Amino acid sequence: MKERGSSDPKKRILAAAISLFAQKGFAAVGVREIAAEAGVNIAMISYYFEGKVGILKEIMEEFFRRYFLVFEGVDDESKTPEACVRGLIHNIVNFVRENTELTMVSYNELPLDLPEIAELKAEKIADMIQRISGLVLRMGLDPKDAFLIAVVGPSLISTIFTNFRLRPVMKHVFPFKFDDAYYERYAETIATLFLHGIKGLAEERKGKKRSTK
Amino acid sequence: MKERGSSDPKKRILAAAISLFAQKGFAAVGVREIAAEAGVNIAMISYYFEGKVGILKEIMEEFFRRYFLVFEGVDDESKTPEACVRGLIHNIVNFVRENTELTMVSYNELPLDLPEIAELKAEKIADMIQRISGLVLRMGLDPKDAFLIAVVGPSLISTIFTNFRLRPVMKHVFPFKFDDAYYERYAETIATLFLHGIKGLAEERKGKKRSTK
DNA sequence: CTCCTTGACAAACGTTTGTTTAATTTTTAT
DNA sequence: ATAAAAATTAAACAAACGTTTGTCAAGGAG
Repeated sequence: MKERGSSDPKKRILAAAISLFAQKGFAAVGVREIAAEAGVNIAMISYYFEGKVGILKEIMEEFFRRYFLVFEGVDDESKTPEACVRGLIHNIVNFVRENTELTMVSYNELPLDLPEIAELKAEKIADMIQRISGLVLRMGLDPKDAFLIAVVGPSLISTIFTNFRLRPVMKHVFPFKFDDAYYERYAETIATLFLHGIKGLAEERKGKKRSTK
Repeated sequence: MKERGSSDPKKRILAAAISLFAQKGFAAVGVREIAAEAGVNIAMISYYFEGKVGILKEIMEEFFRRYFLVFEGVDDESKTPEACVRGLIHNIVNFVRENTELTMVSYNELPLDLPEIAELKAEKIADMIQRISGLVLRMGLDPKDAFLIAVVGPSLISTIFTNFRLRPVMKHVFPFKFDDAYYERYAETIATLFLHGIKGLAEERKGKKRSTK
């Protein structure tokens, strides 16, 4: 059908699957549809990926591989923690912007309990939390306080991801132009939102500690 | 199979479908599975709902019907806007807690572009934004500033909903007991997070306005 | 040349999909 | 009591599902 760019059939299947899964969801897409979109014979899917879920598995692995790079060296101690958080948020927004479909597939199918990927997910997420614990400490929160980490972290991530996830719906509600300026302002806005929010939580924590002494 | 509580077959189908859709997603659940779970003949689904998507449609309508009640009288001018926001957040958390599966189905299938429900969603969301615009104004933001509304609102909602949505994954990462105390602390925490965040955005806005004068 | 692996294909596999049909029971109204 | 309406059933429908089969062409190694 579309005959996606690369001549490597495996890459073409992957690209087609990412696009279709992002649009309709994993379960709603058939292997025939993927094969047609990739301009490839159906049998090639089982040949290269050992079945349909094999594609999803590779997609999620690729997602985490790229996603982890965003957190690389994010806790730069030569900068203020506020600047680090702002930089991190910009990086995440840009990452999702440049890998929208890949991110949407991975994020949408996260809750899906395919035993073949269930283990992968928890491991990767735990890993990710570890990476930002240093920055969390410098922001005035206790990195040992799993509760706050479990609230603020997913809140930030879900905020950004959902902004892309609900794009089709939001386009009918808000008349924005989603250009460079939009994403710049968007990143700045949620950075302000969360920086002030985290500061508020840190202050509350200090207040509690003092009062229990 | 399970023969859900009610004797009304339509209600039993609805209950079974909500449970199954919440677990596996709309596309991954077959009508036979729903019928079996509801203890009902397959043909009853087309008879009562005119097909599988008819069930989803009724589910989403029921969700919005209940969800709107949460925003009823939320902008109580006898209370401070901060107290209103805190109350609203508590109400939303409690609502999702008491309607978890219904909410998860509606939220998960939101991006899905079934033309039969596409119109419904945008309308309902626009309606919802209208309802909180008064409160937004009292919090120091400009309700005409669609951008901030479009950022803060969905951020708060996605934060809460995602907390429930990723529960299966998070259970493998964080060892919490999700009891009354957890939800109480959770609501208080994100209330603090967003109240300070919104205050930060409001201050920034004031600063900008002053500087452009 | 022969041998063997790899890549690609059409075709068919047995299941399962959502929906419909026609017959039958149950309920309601007259 | 009888007729009409509503509820429920088993069975069948074509279509689509994910996977596998057997075959054939191409290419490198010995």
